[in-house]
Amino acid sequence: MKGINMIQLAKELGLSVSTVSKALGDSYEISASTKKRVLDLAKQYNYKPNPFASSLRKKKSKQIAVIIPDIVNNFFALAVDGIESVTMNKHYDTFIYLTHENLEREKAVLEHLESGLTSGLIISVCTGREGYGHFQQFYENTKLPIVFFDRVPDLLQFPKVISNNYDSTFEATLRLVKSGVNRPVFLTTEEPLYTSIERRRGFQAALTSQHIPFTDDMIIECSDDMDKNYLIMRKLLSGKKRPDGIFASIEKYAITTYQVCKELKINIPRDVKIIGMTNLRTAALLNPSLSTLSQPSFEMGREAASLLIKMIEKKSYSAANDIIVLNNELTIRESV
Amino acid sequence: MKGINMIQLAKELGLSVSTVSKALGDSYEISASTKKRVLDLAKQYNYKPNPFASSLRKKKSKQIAVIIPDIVNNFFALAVDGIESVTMNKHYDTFIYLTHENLEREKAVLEHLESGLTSGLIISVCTGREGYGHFQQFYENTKLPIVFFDRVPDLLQFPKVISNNYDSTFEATLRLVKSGVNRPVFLTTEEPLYTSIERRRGFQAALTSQHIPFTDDMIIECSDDMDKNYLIMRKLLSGKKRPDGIFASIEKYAITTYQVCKELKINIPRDVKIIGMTNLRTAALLNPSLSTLSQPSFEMGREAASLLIKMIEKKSYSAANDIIVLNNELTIRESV
DNA sequence: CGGCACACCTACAACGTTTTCGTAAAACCA
DNA sequence: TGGTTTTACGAAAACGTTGTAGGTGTGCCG
Repeated sequence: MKGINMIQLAKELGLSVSTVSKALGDSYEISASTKKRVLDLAKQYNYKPNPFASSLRKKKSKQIAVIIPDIVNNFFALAVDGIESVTMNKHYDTFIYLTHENLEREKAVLEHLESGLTSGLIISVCTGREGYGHFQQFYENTKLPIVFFDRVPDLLQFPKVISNNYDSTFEATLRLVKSGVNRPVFLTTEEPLYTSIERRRGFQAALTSQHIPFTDDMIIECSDDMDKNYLIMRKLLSGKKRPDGIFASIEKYAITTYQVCKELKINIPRDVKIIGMTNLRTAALLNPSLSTLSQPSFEMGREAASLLIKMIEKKSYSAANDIIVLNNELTIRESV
Repeated sequence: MKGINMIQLAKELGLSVSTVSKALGDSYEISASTKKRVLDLAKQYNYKPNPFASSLRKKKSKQIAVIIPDIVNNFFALAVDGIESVTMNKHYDTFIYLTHENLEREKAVLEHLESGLTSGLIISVCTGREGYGHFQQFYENTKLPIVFFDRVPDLLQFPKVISNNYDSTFEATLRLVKSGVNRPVFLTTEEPLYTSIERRRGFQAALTSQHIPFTDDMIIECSDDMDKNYLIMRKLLSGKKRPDGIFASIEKYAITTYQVCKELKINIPRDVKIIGMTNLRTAALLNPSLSTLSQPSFEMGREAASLLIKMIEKKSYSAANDIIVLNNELTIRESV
């Protein structure tokens, strides 16, 4: 932190500090000629206003926080890409925090942000059985705008950006059944997320619509630990009552499934048909190519960020009950 | 930004603001009993120090910036993961900026950060013909510590974290040749990056060591635009003097290659053998499984962040000439 | 010519910390 | 006991902005 400040600029220009401040802020109180003088000198000295002084005085910052479970996941990476595309445009700075599905970490980040470091939050929650009290607590304490996306809590007071999980999972499941699947399973997270519950409902409804009886053992709870998942999948696919269709509601579950099938020499799609919820660019190149239900990740990030900034900038704008729903895209490839 | 501040705490405790500040800072000037009183009340009121006031006064912040070309790329996503793992640990906040291989954007970010918003930068440069004057300029103006990783400029004054590009590319190319390749090509970026040049040197040296004459047309310059790349690859693989070996020095080039081979019904590895530099988790599941030269991305991120924080915190610590080199890993699969 | 609006600019007090310097009382020492 | 050191605290000045309240001079109008 070197550089020149307003005081020095003012001195050199023979003006007061407030005049310089207003000139830089393009205030109507300042004459065009003075503005030009100020701007010119500021440029000449490569003057940059101190963001800390500014935020302190104005009691707000142009900074937002993004809290997500994982960045090594095409969905979240694309979402961050979308978020950054709008924050960049609106001249906001973007903090990133990764929770790695660790509730304690999520709470710690929230606690940290109670300092008022940022003017708003974009969150995709991590799995965890404890409910969402910490979000409400945070909001109580700070009144800062929050937008949830994809993995959203079932709290009415916050706006959300999601995709049509129910409908698209219904459609995907239907497709599995119509292609001959009788004993499908649904791979989901250990802890119930609102998102996964919607998908699960879609799965279940599709079965019912096709008169396939739904049983609880069709729901397979996977973990965040790839090794554990491996064992779970291996057990599932080694069993005698092996499923003949799999809907993987999380990107990495689909990958593990492929690995296990390859090892156990289970033929896809003959022995088992698979659809994965993923945004992997390599889905079409897998062996066999993976049918996907992909989310409009980039757009979801973009929508979330746009909404958040709207909330930050228009005090009046109450987006409390806003729920933006975007459409997933089903792409059937060789795996079905 | 609501919450309580030091002044109110001090008032309630019947102490001065400075005493409270020192107590919270665990200063030796304050008695144990007073410290306890202060800490207790601070906790009770959920007091959080205002980071802007603090940064303003101290003239430094616990914030760093990460500037990378792309986040939808397993390498960079993993690197960010590694970076975040250490910034989290050291209680730093991490800004993220994506340049999308756009030099203007890179310059704009740097210019923006001249405000002193962050205490240090971690950068992987974007391609561009203009050289690295903007980094030097930034450093001149701010004197802020910068660590480059992976895509590093050839500027001596900055520390870098890279992987053994020369050696590992040498090894990979050797492997291609030993498995029967006679006319290999090397897919690289349009603009010469230090990193790609190293890889290219390794490629060339390996050929020479095997008495295969190197010709300029073995170097294929790809773009950041996937559509353009597609055309380039299509042309390359449709030609009569089609290469029988490909080393893709960027993740997405390998993917495009697979797509084109699939379309042109070119058999991998019979017609053409491929090794890609990538950290894709799905490499083993591609059809056929892709041989990879993968970088220790997470570790590179971790090393870069550790080094940066060391530079920030120890004023004396001059890491100017530090170059940390980590090892890439060659994994041969069906594509060779 | 008095009154008033208006354009333009300045002084100064915030914003919430940290840090330097000062000092009263307690503790120590010869 | 008188002096010095140590301990524990406080007053006040930063840090660099922004916004409010005020002030001055000019032009305009009746």
